[in-house]
Amino acid sequence: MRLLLVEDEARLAASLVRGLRADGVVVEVAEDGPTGLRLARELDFDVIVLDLMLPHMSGFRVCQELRRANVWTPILVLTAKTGEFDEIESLDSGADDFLTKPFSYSVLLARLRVLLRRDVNERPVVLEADDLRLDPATKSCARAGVDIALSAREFSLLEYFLRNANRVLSKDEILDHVWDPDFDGSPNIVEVYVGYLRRKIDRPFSTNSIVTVPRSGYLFQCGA
Amino acid sequence: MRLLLVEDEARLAASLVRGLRADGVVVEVAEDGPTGLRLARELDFDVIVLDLMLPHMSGFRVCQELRRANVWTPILVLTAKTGEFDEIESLDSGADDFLTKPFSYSVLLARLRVLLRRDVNERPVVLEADDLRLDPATKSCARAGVDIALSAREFSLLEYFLRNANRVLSKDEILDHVWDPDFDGSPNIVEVYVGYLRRKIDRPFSTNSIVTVPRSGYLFQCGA
DNA sequence: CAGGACTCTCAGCGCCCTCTCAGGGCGTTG
DNA sequence: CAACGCCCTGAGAGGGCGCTGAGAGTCCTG
Repeated sequence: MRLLLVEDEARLAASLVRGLRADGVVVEVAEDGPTGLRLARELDFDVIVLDLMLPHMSGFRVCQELRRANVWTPILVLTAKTGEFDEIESLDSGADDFLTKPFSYSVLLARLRVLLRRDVNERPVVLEADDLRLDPATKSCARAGVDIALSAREFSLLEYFLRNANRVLSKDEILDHVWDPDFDGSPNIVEVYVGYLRRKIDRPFSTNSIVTVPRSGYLFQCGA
Repeated sequence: MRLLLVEDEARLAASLVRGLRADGVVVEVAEDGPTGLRLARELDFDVIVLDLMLPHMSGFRVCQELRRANVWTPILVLTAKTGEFDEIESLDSGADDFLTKPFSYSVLLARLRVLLRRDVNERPVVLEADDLRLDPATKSCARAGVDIALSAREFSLLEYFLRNANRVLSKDEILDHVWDPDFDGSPNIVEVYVGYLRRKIDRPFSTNSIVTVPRSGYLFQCGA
């Protein structure tokens, strides 16, 4: 773990560095605001510990400047003041947490653990098949970079195809998964909607993703 | 924003609920550990405020059980004790932050803002989407530098949209997060307020941030 | 007490989505 | 070759769904 400590009090800094290094943390120290800002922008840290009272430039400023420069490294602010005003202001200026001096080393460590625990949820569950993209989160669809407007039913159907690509799906199967369970119309509706889809995602691009398998159903093919 | 408050002291709970609701937060209250645990597991909250001293089950246990059950909602622990031991133990048992009683309401709010910002991919304090800016701390809103006056409800709704940008939100989902839990009107209210927002943040600027996704809900889109 | 801001309800309207239906093409089967 | 089954598609009905204006109720403020 790489940590940047921005702290001008030599004694405190030295003792923190000793403790952190003993715990296997890679520590860099900056002794004033501008230096801290520069290091934070130029190097890649996992977390920043920032004192509020600094020579030349306050911790507030450093914090704000960093966020403004689009640096989102977690910041833990240290403050000797006890007023809640500072507290609120640090948090609102972009800090992730703060600690009031004096504090114990173990508390600092526990806080750092929390800050580092954020495993940012990877999300993009985008369905892709060749040049076709389907995003369930935004209900959007595009082929070869061209946006395609789909109705709700069309989207559900295409989503089902993509999730079962390269597999023959019978009309009844499709009916079960894409239409309401209590739908009692004829399977012809599937043919109708397959037709709609082909007109939107195949014909304009001269592709042939949705293949009819006579007497069996349909097949969405990709990755050929 | 949906918040779960687990607190058995009625006076404190009531005053927090009043304050939070006035700020547009949707609050549910649990008065003991097991109830809190159950609600937290069954419902979808944005943040949990948890007292340590609780009937039937301590805050520690609640916290641990939740994390064990794979519920990662941010948790802010309230504690009356002053020893740092509790502090470390809460943080290590899965809490994201803690606050020692007595505390001021504004500090609580600031901490909550931090937790929420963290939850949704490390967001700055001010919510931004293209040229739209929303500041939860001051309840102010501006597009392209022009200030826009929003009512409390409109603000909550827009804030929810911004925190879930580029994702389709169903009307029920919106109802759950922006309106009180005991609201039992029809989802039409969402359409009405979306209409209000569009008149204020889209029409005057010829933009189209809030998109209707028929039969699915609404989508706030930005950064396209 | 009047006026205004805000929240919510309700009903009307219009669009487009969904689904039905029937006719035609095509391959298969007798 | 005729008959049949299977698939495709255009036309069109109906209704669900979303949007909006009007207005009632409430609270706050001057």
